[in-house]
Amino acid sequence: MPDPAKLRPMPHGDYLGELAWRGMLHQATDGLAAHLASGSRTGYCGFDPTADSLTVGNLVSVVLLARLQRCGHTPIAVVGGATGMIGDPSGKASERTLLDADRVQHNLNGQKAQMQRLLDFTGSNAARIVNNADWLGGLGYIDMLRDVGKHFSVNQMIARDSVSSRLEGREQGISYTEFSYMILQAYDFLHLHRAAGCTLQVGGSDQFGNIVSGVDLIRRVTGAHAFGATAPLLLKSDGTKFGKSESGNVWLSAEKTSPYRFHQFFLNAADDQVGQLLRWFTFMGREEIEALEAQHRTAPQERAAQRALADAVTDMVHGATETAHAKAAATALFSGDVRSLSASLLKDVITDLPTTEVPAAQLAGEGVALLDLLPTTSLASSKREAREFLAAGAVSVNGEKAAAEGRLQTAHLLHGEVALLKRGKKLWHAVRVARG
RNA sequence: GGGCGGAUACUCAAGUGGUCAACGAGGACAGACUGUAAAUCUGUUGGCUUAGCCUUCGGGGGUUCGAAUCCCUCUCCGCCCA
Repeated sequence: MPDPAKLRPMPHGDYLGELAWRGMLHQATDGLAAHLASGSRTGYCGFDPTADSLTVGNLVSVVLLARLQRCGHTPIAVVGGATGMIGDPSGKASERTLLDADRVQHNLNGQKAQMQRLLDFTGSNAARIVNNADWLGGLGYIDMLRDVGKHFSVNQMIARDSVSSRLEGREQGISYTEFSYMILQAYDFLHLHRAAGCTLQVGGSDQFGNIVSGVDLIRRVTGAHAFGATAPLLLKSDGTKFGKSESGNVWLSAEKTSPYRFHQFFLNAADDQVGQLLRWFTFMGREEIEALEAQHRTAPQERAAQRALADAVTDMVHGATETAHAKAAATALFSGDVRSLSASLLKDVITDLPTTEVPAAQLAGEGVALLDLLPTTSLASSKREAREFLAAGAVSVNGEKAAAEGRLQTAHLLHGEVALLKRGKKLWHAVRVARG
């Protein structure tokens, strides 16, 4: 549940100023600062329903809306139920596969639940989540061409980076469908402007073109001024995309990425990036963040900044209970002796770890060879790989390095129930005795 | 439509009849060091019942004791001529 104290609006706070000091402001259209200062406004951001969960990359957009709300404005999250069936060509090298309606609805529900943790849906500037299929779905093609299409110049459209890059490469082309995407997104903005008085669209810097299209469309159709602002692209220190870990995307859904791994992801933030991540993903104030950075400079090995970051973000996404679990698990797995864990703590730890069940009979007597056991866990994908890890001394049982010919036996079970296997430095897997 | 060149493992890229599961680089994984870091050094990187065996060099067919390497054909890509 969202902590009400955290979400309390700060009436007419300086949104752009807030984004600027946090390094989250890339571009803003002219006049936006004055527009926001002169009243409580409504702004939106779009989300693609490509999966039933958001990722830490999408989290940036949610945070943009959350900050808007805390400055006293009203956020709208637009889930692209209709546009998601088309696919945004921005930043995509090739045509995207289309999603069917059921899939989109399912994904939309999943994302909505996650946004509800970060946005306040009560009060005078309550957040809203809407699906653009609700208005785009019923739109006739002829009506669209007549009312909207005539305001778009194809000359300008093909000059767009997202389009021209696809026109140049002969093999990758762009379909008419994808080409139309920017019109639909611009229409979203127009619709929200008319239906909800929305005057602002925010997003990642790759969306600036689409945002400006909407601003133009609103001006041409209604004569009114609308605005846009974008955040820079978030990259890792090495210049690659942020939000991927070795095991793939980092999701907000506990089923896809356990709270423990989510917490670990932020705990492992690079030294030179942790300050930026604190600014982007937490609601800590400037002094607090600068104090953490100072502390981190003095004693980087303490990783106080990483800890604060991981705790704050995990708390924001998964709640206090899950955060406590993740921290307890991390402490136990990395700085404690797992053999001395209490039964209840052990139970907490393994809820967040991949787990395999093994019949008690297999562990009795001689037990089972690790070489045979590992391929059945998440730690090795084949017996050959297991052999390699064992030979390299990469595997340990309950924190103790295992021999190449090691076996797992009943005696290894902690509290008669679970053994904790580890491959490498931080990949854990629990083996539990199957009951009955 | 005609001519030429190309397609090799996660990526780039060697290899032009046997010593090739295939040089090298990057990436990834592991070990040492460390802060659950970075940098560095070392090792591994098709699969398996691992002193061995099996399946890979765009697809299919052929030559040969033996093919990623030679021939035919198909597909796709690039360049040139119409």
